[in-house]
Amino acid sequence: MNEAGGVTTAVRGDGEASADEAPVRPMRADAVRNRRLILEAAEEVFAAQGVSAPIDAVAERAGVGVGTLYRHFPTKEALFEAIVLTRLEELVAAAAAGAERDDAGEAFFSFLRTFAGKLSNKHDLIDALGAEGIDIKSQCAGMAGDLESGVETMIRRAEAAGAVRDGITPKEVLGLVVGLCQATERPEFDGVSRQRMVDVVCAGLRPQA
Amino acid sequence: MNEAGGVTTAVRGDGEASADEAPVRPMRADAVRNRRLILEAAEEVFAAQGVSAPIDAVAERAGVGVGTLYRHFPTKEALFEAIVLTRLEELVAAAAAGAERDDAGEAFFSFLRTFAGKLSNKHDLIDALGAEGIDIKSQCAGMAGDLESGVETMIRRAEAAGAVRDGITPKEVLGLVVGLCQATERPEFDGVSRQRMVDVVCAGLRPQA
DNA sequence: CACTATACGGAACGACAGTTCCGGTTGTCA
DNA sequence: TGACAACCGGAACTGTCGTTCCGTATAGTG
Repeated sequence: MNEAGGVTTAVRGDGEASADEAPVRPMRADAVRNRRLILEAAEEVFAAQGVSAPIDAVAERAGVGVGTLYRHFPTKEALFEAIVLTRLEELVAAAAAGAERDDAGEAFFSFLRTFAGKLSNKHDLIDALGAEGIDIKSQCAGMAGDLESGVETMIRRAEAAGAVRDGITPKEVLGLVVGLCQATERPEFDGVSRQRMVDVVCAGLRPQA
Repeated sequence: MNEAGGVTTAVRGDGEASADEAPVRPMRADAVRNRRLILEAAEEVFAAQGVSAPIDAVAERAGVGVGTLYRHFPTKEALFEAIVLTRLEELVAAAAAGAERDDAGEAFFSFLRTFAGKLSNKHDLIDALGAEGIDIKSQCAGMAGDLESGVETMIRRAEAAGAVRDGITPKEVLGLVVGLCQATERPEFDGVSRQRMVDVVCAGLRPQA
């Protein structure tokens, strides 16, 4: 329902350790601190409760008022995307790394398990990747594209190595793993069950007799 | 002693098949008609939109007011359960039938495909079976138990026949298929993709080398 | 230390969904 | 046909959630 920029005011000098100096405009110290508190809180709350978590819960956990939260992120969705984007970046990096490895087959399946592991207890990511009917927005779309590219490379190479069944697409693989994780997250399953369910999907992706 | 029934007023003479003859009191003709209209509407609306569909949408589609709807079902959840229960019954029947077949392996996988097919476009069922954290209530719980029993029988027999991997539990199988369908329902997949994704899960359930 | 742009907090607003209530309608039976 | 109980419709109530507004507090500066 809006354009969704991602971040509002001139972000800057966020204490993220990087040395990126943009001489736009300095941010007040308390603002910087609160921004980080909000992001940390959102990370936890969204991970635990998914997109549907009330924004007040995030504000409360961060120890700020909702007004402050909206000063930093124009919309709930913007905040959610900021979190998801970070998570997606990790996955894209993992996919890119896997696409470089020599042992294509092992690289692919190892990535899948990493992927499933990263989704574990991250309801936000699962919600974002599993959003039915609703397209992932803005920057997330690009990230999702990057993720698919990485996976595609791994698939092609693993296929060539005879380690993966023919014809499967990255979208299908990602969809399967996301669906798997939605199932896997249910409280009725213990670690053993989860492991076995991941095994089932991995086994199904191997070349078929 | 008359609360948590699921149905409000003295239902009667509805095609329930059971022999429970309660000479309580007959239902007025228009009430019977409306009740069926509501159920039919709910079936369509919930299938298309899942649990989250507004109750007004059901009332409107049925051509009745919300008041009427609430006269027949004390709560949205009660109506939802009524729909899901019907759907679950079909699945239980299919599972029971499969448990009888001689070709245990084929019976199991054939059931799985039927299962996946029945979940197709039935967001209500997917929501109900995939409800995270929220337990399926009342009669649905019993039905879900019956479903598991049927699946368990099929699994054991298929295992004995060497057609299914060892150690898998009915809960895991059902979880996998529900997760699969959550993925499969996304609009980005066409029939070919869906088929392939079902194949992947089925293949993964076969005995592993 | 005073001053101001910046930032903060949280009450208030509007949208939406589930549920209740009650005046009016209608099927049913004598 | 008349009368009553069952039934209907939908406005109104309640609670939740996202978002806005504005008076107050404070970091940064001269």
